[in-house]
Amino acid sequence: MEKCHQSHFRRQSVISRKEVAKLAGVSEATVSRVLNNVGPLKEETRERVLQAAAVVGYVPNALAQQFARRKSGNIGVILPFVPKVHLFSTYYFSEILSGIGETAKRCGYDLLLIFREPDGARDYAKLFRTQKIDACIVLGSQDVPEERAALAELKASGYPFCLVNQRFEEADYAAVDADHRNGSREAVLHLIDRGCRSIAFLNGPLQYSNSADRLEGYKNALVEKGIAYVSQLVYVGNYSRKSGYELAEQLALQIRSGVVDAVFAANDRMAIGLMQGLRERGLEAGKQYAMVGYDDSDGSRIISPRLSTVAVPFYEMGKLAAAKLLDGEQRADAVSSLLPVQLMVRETSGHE
Amino acid sequence: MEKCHQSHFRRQSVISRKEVAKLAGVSEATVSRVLNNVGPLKEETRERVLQAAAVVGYVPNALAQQFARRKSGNIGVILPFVPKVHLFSTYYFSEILSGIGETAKRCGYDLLLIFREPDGARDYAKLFRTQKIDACIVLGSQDVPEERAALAELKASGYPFCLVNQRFEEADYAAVDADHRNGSREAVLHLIDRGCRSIAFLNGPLQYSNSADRLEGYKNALVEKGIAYVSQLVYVGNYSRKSGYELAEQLALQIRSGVVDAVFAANDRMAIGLMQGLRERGLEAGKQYAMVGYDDSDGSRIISPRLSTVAVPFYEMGKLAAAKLLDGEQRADAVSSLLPVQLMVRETSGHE
DNA sequence: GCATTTAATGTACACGCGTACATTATGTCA
DNA sequence: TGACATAATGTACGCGTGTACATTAAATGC
Repeated sequence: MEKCHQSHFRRQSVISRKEVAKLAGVSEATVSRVLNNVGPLKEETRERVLQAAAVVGYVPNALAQQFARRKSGNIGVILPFVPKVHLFSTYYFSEILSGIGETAKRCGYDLLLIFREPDGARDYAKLFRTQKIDACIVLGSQDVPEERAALAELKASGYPFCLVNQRFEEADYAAVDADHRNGSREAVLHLIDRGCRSIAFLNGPLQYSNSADRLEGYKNALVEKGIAYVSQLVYVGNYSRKSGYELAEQLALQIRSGVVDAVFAANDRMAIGLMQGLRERGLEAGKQYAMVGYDDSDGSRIISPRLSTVAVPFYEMGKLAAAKLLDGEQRADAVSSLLPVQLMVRETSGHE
Repeated sequence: MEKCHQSHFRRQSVISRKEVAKLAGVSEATVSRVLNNVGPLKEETRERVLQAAAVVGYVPNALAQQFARRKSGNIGVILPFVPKVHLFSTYYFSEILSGIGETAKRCGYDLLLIFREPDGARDYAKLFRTQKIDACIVLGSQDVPEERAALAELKASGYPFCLVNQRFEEADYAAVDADHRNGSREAVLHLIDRGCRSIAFLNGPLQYSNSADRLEGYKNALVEKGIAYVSQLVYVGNYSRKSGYELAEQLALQIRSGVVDAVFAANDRMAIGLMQGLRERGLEAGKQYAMVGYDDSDGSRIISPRLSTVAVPFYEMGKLAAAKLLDGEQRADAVSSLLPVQLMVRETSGHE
């Protein structure tokens, strides 16, 4: 992994506020005041300066501004580096990113993309110490020791950050999450309403608070309907399609023997993989068993039969996460937010 | 759309190289030299400085560095702002982004994400004039007047930039593209090999050079095999699933009447939409007609029957685009690159 | 009309780093 | 040992902005 030359971009001869000041016949400070709209200003002066700026084509140097203000104007977005590995729904990230971008732009901030190192080195705090970012949003966070340490350091140093789709129980980090507990509950209630009585649950790894929430919702729904929770009916995949596919053999037996009549999967990818595996064994979702996924991904609408699933407002989550960091003071109620999700009933759990 | 307060992040009292210099008993310049590894240095001094830096916990201020170097160290990535509108494959973007990120990190650059304004205002050059970015990569570019103007300005001002997946014929902009001409040709040749003789082509809008390339490849394949090109067999969607779906009615008639026995679609999304529409009319891909898509998206493997398609090395394209800008001098052969694509034969065009 | 406030602008400097140039230490060769 | 090249370090300043403080112009009150 060779490093490459760093500095082959030419240094342009920019025009600074000095030129503007000279042309407008005022001091540099006045130019600065006009452009930043600060202090009392004579209207005539303002116009003269603005016109002069337009004439010479002045554009403030963002680097100098950042330096002088001791603020980068950047909000860091930390995300997992997973090329070729479709562990996460890419839909998920692009929606969240768009949401963040929307708020950031409104508040005059830029987005600095930071890919998390694969090897667990996550010195998020350094990004703040170097002043590269003023705040940050952490996507795809997991409850693992390195992550906990990194976040604890951020918190301890008072750096503003916000988690999306992950919470840490004992730590009151700012976070934006969707109500997966209720989403899962509703999904399972829906299956029960459809007449299913032994519902398997294909969950993801528990280092995602997401997964734990879903498990809880699953249990709650069962209890609510007086159905016993059976831990043998809970399977764990890794949110990939493959991990769903690989569980097909096992589940096919359960379905055939009548031990299982429905599956609730913690995301669409696993649901789809499982459906494909079961189909290869002659079992069709919506016929021999019912299925509900999670995320309302593109795939859920593409696949046949169309997958019932739970829609998550990713875009809004991104918007809200950024707003938490950028929009004024953080109110108490805004530390942690839970956005509603929506059950989408389609063919895999529809009426027979 | 209310603006929000800008500056509620506290100003930290950082420690600068001054403290390091004092502790190490050297001048600030020497500290700087050690950290930048420039000029002749006594080994003992270097160690003393590094140790002092470690003791006081010194971290260079990136904003000051950028200002002094007149370089932001950022590479801008411009992409379309399309929340909720799945016009582009999100897979496409996340792969390219990962690729860019990989190279950028290797070269010590950060990624500044810039969403293109929906309303056509695209002052890319301003990003350079303000020094926010040192180079940029343009994704999802289209051949429309505002875009041409924006790119021409970049070129005229000598700002380094690179297009991905789009070329402008008369302008020799740096670009990384996949060989869609050949990809399309091979897809169509494959269909012909499978016995198809009247192959419809569902293309995208021609303001993407992509689309034009594919059309050319389509034509070439036909000519090569002595099949007449019939312009009535070319349809135009907008790369969305919906646009494919909506063409189903029309194509169902053509297929039933024997005017069409295969469809080549310019991307998977349209192919999938079309397949779904045709299925609703009793026509199955791989049976009554053959189908080949483009992109090798997740959906192509999810859908049933599995969609034959053309795989595009998005990740590598991102890597290469960044390398063109960051890796040393741009060689002549590197102005425009064409990466190979690969036909993936699956069920929609397999043997009967 | 003068004292006093307030508006408007100018002056001066800090921000933290990179680096050109000056200076001093350390050789090297005759 | 002296002349000289080179290594190692120090000094001084620029980068372009924001802004505290000083200064001057205008407005207000009596």
